[in-house]
Amino acid sequence: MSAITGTKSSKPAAGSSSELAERLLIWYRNYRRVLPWRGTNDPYAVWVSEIMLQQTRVETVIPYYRRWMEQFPTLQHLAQAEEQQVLKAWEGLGYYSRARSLHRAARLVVEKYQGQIPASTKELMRLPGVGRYTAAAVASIAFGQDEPALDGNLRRVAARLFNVSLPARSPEGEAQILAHLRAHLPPGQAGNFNQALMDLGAMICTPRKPACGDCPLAEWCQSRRLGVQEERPVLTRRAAPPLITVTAAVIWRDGKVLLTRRPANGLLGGLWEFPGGKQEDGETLVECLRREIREELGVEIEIGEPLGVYRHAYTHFKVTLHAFISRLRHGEPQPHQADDMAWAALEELSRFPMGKIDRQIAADLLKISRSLFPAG
DNA sequence: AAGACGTGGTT
DNA sequence: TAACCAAGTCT
Repeated sequence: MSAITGTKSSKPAAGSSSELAERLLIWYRNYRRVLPWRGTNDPYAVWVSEIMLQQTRVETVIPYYRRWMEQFPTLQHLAQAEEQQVLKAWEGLGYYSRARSLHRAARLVVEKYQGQIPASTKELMRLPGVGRYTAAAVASIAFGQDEPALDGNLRRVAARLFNVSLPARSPEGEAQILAHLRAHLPPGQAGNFNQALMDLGAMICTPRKPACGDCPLAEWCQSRRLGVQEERPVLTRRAAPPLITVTAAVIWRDGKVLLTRRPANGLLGGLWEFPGGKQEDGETLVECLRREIREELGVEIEIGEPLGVYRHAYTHFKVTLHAFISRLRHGEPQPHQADDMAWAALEELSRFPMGKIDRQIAADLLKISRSLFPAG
């Protein structure tokens, strides 16, 4: 068969590792990336790294991972931490439900599993924030279980290697890819196999212009043989994100500013922000802000100088935020539509976990205050 | 099942 | 620039 097609057989003998897998593991021994979470099998460390790495670049994760393991070196440390502390450590990483879930899961493992992280994918998947990929990664890397992981890298590499023409993110495409991976999984080496494919995807089999000339698996690659490697994986397009306009108020009183805490679930859940909200049709910015503050806090405000205009792109929409310096006119604010509320001095702002835009507003306030009062 | 859910880098 | 994407999960 290989003589006819020009590629090697993709079918390994049952129960043994394929030639492809052996070649991949040799490449991995020689070229694997040195990363802070490698070189340990500590299930907690592996777990933390896998959660942080979800939809997030390795270079972004590294400093967060180091700080995290310093601050929460064990499962017990994490379980005992306050949620605000956990969110603060996560600030800037995005997808904040990951931090909240990890924290909840740590408490659950301490209370219900005697502090022992489960080893099977089935049990791992019961933990909040642990899905199919993470369960397979932890089970294979930390516990040596024969589980194929399927992430963005593996999806792309496998779609090319086995020339999968179904949409790679569809249930059918993923099932096909997983079947191929499972067929090549070297028994007892799944952790290395999974990580090798991730490294290959990151360094060789990249999204654009894959370096096929340097690929240890080139002779097995079916899409390369057909010259369609750049058309794999088959992707589906997404709709353009809507644009929304929002306002926010920096409400001053006695040298402090008012912060509210976002509801636990949803966008930026549990993070603090300067109160405000989305502009509705036919509404001016000032009308919008007055209404939002009335609804959220039950008070009337006097809107002063604009502080700045902030633009930010989230995954599924883009926002332009107009921030205004404001003061209270009537009433004492209550967190009607927020989980909590706090008056914070400028020096305290850094303690509150915030998303990107609100952190930028806070930074601008500090900057302005320092220029007005250089002595402090 | 399709859309919500952050941020930063690249093209 | 706008679009795409990077070690996914949840509803």
